[in-house]
Amino acid sequence: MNEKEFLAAYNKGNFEAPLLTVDAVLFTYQDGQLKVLLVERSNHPEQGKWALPGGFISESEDKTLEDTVTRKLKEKTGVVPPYVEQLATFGGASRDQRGWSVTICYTALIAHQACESELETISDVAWLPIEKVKKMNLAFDHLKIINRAHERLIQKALYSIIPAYALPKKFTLPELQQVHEVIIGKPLQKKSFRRRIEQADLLINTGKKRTERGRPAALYSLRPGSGKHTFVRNLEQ
Amino acid sequence: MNEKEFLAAYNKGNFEAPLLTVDAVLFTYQDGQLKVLLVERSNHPEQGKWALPGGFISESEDKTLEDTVTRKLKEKTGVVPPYVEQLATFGGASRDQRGWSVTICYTALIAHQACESELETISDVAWLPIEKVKKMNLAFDHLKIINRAHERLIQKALYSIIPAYALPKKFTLPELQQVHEVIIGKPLQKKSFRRRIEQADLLINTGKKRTERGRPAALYSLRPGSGKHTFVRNLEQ
DNA sequence: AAAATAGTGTCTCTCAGACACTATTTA
DNA sequence: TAAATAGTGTCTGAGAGACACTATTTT
Repeated sequence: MNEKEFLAAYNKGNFEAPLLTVDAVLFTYQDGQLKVLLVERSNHPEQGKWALPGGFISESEDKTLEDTVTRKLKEKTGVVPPYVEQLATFGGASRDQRGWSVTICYTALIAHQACESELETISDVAWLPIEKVKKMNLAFDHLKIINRAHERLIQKALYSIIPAYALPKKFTLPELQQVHEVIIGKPLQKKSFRRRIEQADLLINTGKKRTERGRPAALYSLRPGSGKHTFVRNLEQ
Repeated sequence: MNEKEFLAAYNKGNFEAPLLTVDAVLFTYQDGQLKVLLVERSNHPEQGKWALPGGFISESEDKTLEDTVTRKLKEKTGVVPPYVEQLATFGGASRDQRGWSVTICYTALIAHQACESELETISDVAWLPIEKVKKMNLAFDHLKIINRAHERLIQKALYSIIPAYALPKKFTLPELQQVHEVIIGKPLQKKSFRRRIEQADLLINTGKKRTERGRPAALYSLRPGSGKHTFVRNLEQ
């Protein structure tokens, strides 16, 4: 049999295969808290429990795995998050009652303002503070996945400005420091924080300022395109 | 319909699903080179091309994804590598001619001595130097996967002693430094290398020495169980 | 003694931590 | 002017880079 004949005779459906889904841990920063987007399951199994947004790959709509995540997140938030990165894949015989299952998980960040209007119209979707989520009884192994995503986000907050994607396009350095502090769970030295950002040249000073109370703060944005988000050295853990 | 009825009626096979495999990039250090284990494909598609070791999840034999990787690697090398870590999952509509496909990839390290006898008896398996592999025409997107694994291994060599798993249980510091240098692709300062290992307290001096030429070198082993493999600061890139 | 290899002493430099200080706004 | 917040100056200490030095083995 040559390759052409082989492919003509091949049928994927002939083989048993684990249940395969794609899920996302979408973070944002709101009201001084790190929040996660959760969806209340409307179907069996685990009906009524809160779960990560996600679903099945659509062989017709999706060309890549990223297409699946962004399609699913757009369904729930109305927009595609500016930062999406693969976290890990979780699989096993017992994580879903339907049998052997695998979920390819992504971490994503977005400014809550970017999807506020959409969220208000969907009743089974909510931003929940991560501290509260950690005490909840979520569907499947989704709490474990969220914990892994949080651990990795903490690491990123220690060596990169990736957390800036949880804020609107323009933000102040004190705001960004707050996001880092909330993610890491402890205060940071203002001077160290600003020094590394200045030296790494990762942000653009837009020249504008924002005044709320006290001295106005300069508004910055991420340097576009460069793809560089990391500092040469970690902050202490 | 309640959950019990739902599960009784549920049949995974009713849904289209991408082809799902698990593959591994298994590295070792041999003859001053970083090498990768490759397998010559005996079946369509991509028959005759070299590919990563891997295969399908067995719902009966495997309880976890790690079970699948280690089972597949044991088939090829006769042993289970001491270091196995998930790398990333690659998927898409066009990476396999059979249709939408997904592969969950792992990085693993092993001492070549640990699997030497087995390898000689299997003709379609070989350790190939990574520099040579990077110029080969491998099956599917396996070259891209190997490149990603190598990039990540370089990072690990800069901030951890994970590369020690590519050596036998006991090794000398000059040997370990050579492995790091080969992975990173540039020489390291002997003093810096030794100082960080001493300060991080990641190795145990076995008290034994190995003499080949010149002054005998102390033999070290990885501190067992601790799970800690990282330094507080990166080496320069 | 010479060659070969293992291992150390020590100076410099960069960058994070700490914390007091100055600057600019509103009330 | 006081309160509030933004932003800076500067000292200390940890640890990497560089490189010359010493130590221990075989031939």
